[in-house]
Amino acid sequence: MSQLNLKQLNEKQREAVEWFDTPLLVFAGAGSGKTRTIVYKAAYALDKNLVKQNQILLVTFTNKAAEEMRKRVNYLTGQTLPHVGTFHSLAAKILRRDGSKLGIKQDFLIYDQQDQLSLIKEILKELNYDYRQIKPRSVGYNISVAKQEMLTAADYGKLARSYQQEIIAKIYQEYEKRLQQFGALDFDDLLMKVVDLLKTKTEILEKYQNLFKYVFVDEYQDTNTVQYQLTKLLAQGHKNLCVVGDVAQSIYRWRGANYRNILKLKDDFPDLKEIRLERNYRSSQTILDAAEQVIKNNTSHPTLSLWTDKDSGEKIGLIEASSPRDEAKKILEEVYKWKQKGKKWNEIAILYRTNAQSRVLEEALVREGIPYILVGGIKFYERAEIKDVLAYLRLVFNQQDGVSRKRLEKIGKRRLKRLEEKLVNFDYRKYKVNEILMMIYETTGYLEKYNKEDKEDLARLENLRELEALAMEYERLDEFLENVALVQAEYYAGEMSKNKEALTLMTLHAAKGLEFSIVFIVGMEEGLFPHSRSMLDQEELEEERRLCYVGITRAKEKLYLSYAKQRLVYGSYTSNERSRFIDEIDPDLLESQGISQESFNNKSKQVQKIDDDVFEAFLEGEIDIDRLLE
DNA sequence: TTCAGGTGTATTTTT
DNA sequence: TACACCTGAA
Repeated sequence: MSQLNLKQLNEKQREAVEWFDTPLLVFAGAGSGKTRTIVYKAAYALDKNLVKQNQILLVTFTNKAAEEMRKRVNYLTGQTLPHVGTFHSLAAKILRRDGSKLGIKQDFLIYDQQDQLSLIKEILKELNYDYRQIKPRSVGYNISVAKQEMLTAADYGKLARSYQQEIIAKIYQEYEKRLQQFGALDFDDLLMKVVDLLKTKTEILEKYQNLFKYVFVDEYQDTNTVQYQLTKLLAQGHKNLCVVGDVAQSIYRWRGANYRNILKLKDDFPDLKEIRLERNYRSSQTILDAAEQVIKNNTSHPTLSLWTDKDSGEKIGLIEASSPRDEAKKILEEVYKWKQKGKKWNEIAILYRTNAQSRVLEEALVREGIPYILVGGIKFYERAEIKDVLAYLRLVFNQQDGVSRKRLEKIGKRRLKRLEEKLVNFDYRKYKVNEILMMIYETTGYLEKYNKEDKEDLARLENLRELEALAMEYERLDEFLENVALVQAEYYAGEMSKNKEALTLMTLHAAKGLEFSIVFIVGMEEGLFPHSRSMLDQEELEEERRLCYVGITRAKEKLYLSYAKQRLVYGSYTSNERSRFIDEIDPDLLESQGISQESFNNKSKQVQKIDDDVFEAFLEGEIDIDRLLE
C-alpha cells in the first residue's frame, strides 16, 4: 500500500492528523514538524477515503512550500493534489473560471508591484500632482492596504479624512479605471475580487464549498483580512478546516498580515479544536532557551514553549566587533573553525536585518574565496531586459495593456509600431511561447540593443537566454504569463552561485522556514535590529522581536550573535548600543568569542585569491588558517 | 535617444 | 555613502 505510517509521528502530531470531527487549529512551533503534520494529514484523509484528491484545498504562502507539500503527499500516497497553491494562485484560478460573473474578462493580466507603481506614477503625472509631495510608493501602499480591507475606491473616498487621503482616493479611483480599461488585476485585486465574487454569487460559493471538502491553510499567522475572509467563506461549507501557524513567527505585519486572525478563529468556529506542537526536532536546548527568553518579552500575544530531547549543546557565541568589516572578519574566523570540524559550507548561514549589510560580508567572503549564495537581491523577473521582453509578450497577449505599452514606448517607439502592425494579423493562440518570442525579436529587433562585446550587455543576453529556456516549458502564452506573474523565479546572485555547496547569506525574513547547523545573526544593534523605524511603536517592536525569534530558531547546533560598535549609516558613522535582544538572553547561555589573532587580521587583507590547491589542502584539514593565508 | 548632473531618500518584500 | 529617479541638453 502506501508509505503512510503514523508511527513516524509523535503523539501530538498524530492527534492532529487523525482529528476530523471539528475544525482544527494547530499551533506549530519552530522546528516542530509542521509540514510533516500537514502532509500526513492530507495523505491520511486520502488513505481513509475521507476525500478525493481534488477535494483537498491546500493553501500556502509561497510556491516553494506548495511544491514541497505536493511532492510529499505524492510520495506518501502516490496521488497528486491538484489544488495546492498560494492564496493568489487559487484566486486567479477561480477568477479565470467564474470571474465573468463580476465582469472580469477571462484573459485578465496580473499586474505586479512594479506595474502598479508605473501606473500610479503615470496617473500622478496626468493629474498634475507633484511626486515629491504625493509619493507614488505611499499611494500604492495605501491602495494595497485598502484592498486588503476590501475597501473599493468609492469606499475609500467616503472614509477619506485628510487632504492627503482625498488625493489618494482620487488616484485610487483613476487607478481602478485604468486597470479595468487595460484588462488587468493587481495582486490585491485577485483576493478582493474573489471574495466579492463568493460573497455576492451564492451559486458559485456553493460550488466551491461543495468541491473543497477539506481546506488546509499553512502559515495562518501571516494571513491578512481578505485572506482570512476567503478562508472562512470556503471552509464554512463542510467546516473541515485545518489551519497551522505560530504567532511567534508572524513577521509580515507591514504587508497586512495580522496574527490575530489565528486567535479570532475561535469566534467563527466555536468548536475549534486546538493542538500544540511544542516538541522541537531542530535545535539544541540552549538555542531553544535563548529563543524563549527573547520571545517572552512580547506581551501582546501568547507563545509556545518548545522543548527537545537534545542536550544543551553549544553556548551561544557572542561577537563584539569594532566595525562591520571587523564583524565580517570575526565571523569568518568562526566559520573556518566549523569548516575544520567538518561542516560543509551549506550548513552555515549568515542572517541580517537589511540587505545593505550583505555587501561587507560578501567582500570578505570573496576575499577568502569562500563559496556563497546570496538569496534575494535583484529578482530575475525584475531585471530591466526581462521586463522589456515580458512587456512585449504581454502586449501580444493583450493589446489593451497600458503599462506594458508605456514601457515599450520608452525603449523604442519604432519597435513598438512595427510590432503593433504585425499584431493586426497575428493570433497568439496559434503559436508556442518561444515561437512568439522569436517573432518579437524578429519584428522589433530588440536584441540589437545589446552588444555582445560589452560585458554588461552580455549578462543581459544571458538572462534573456534563460527566459527563453523558461518559455520553452510552456505551450501557451497565457499559462506562461500567469506563471511569471505569480511565481517568483528563484534567483541567486553572487560570484559562486553555480557552486552548489555554498554558505548562505540572506535577510532574516528570507530565512523563515529554513534551518542550518550554524547560524550567525549579524548587526545586533539598537537601531539596526530592532530597526530604528520600529523602535517607537510597541507593535512594531514586538514584530522585530518575533523576527529575532525566527532567526534564533533557524539554528540547529550553534548560534552566533554579533554586533559592531561603530557602523557607517547613510554616510556617517554612528555608534549603537548592542541590541536589547541580546540582553534578553540569560548571560549564562552566552559565550564571548575570542579576539582575533593578529595574523589573521593582517594577512587576510593582503590575500586576494587563494590558490585552488592550497585551498583544497585546507579543506582536507591538511593545513590550518595561518598557512592558508600565507 | 542618450547621458550627465542634481536631488531626495534610505526595512523587511512569500504574491 | 550610494542609488534610483528625474530633468534638460545635446
